[in-house]
Amino acid sequence: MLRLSKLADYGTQVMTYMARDHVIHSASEVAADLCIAAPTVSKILKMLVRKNLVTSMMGAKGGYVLARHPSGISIAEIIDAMDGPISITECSSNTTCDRESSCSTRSNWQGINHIILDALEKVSLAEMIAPKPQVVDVSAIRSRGIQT
Amino acid sequence: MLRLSKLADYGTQVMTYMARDHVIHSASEVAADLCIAAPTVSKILKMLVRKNLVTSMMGAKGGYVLARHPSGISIAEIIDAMDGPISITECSSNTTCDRESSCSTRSNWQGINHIILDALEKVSLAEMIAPKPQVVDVSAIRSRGIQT
DNA sequence: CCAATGTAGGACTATTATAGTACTAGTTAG
DNA sequence: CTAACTAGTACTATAATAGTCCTACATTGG
Repeated sequence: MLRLSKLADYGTQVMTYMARDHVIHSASEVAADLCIAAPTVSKILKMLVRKNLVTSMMGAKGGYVLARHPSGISIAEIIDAMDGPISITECSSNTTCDRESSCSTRSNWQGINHIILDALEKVSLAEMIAPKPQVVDVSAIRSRGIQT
Repeated sequence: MLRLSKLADYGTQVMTYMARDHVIHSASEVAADLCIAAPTVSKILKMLVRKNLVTSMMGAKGGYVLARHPSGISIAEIIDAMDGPISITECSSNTTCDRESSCSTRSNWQGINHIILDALEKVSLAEMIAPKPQVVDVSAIRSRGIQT
């Protein structure tokens, strides 16, 4: 469905939550405020740490903080942290049947994929918190179009 | 993973296959040429018929033909036919927990979703068949950017 | 130094979505 | 009338994903 995984959705929620104030938050605190199961939040935060989007403080009074400023973190990074590299098609070259059919379309898919990735990279966390966002100027893109 | 479903992938393959020549094709013929299981192709074609992307001819010597010119069919339509409406997030309003967290980000998601949908709508089947595609001018979009 | 609190990391399970299959009915050409 | 094909629906199996649990480790505070 060209849909984001739930984990990625949660991930952005967690990140936007943390972007609001640069205070340290425990996993359970985030879970309670966001109404997501605590272990799940914990898991998500661990994944985010691994990708250096969030820094962790161990021990009592420990918790998580955003590793960078919200303006320096893109949605694409978050999704990537949760779901791995963003790619619409598999194109895993297990083409047992290398007829002319599929391969000619692959490059087009890649182009489309690129656009999407580009859009995701341009949106930062900081823009995500903004209540009424200027964030995406769709019409500008639309007017230019894709076909030549 | 923000990935296209396999069915949608097959769907575009089938459509591009049919876009090559405006001849009538039986489901089994398409299946054989594309190396996709015959019943699956059959299923896909039926879905495409339902969305008026393909016309079917019943009876002996029957088969399927593209309903419109390839230039008038967008990738978005095909994906929509296979997977239903394209939407990144669920946002299905089952927000048992309507904290300030999630809802402020929804509008941004919708913006992003719009860009993706737009990109998909701009690519036609005709462009998909073109061997070395001019199809997407990514750089043009990139130079304009998304943030204000 | 010890206990409490919280993260790190992995393995595991259950649920859901999806792909793919099979079968029956209906339609048209010859 | 019969053969060849699509229409439609219901079913099954597989894989991806969400979510849980458990053990080990680090830090703060008494």
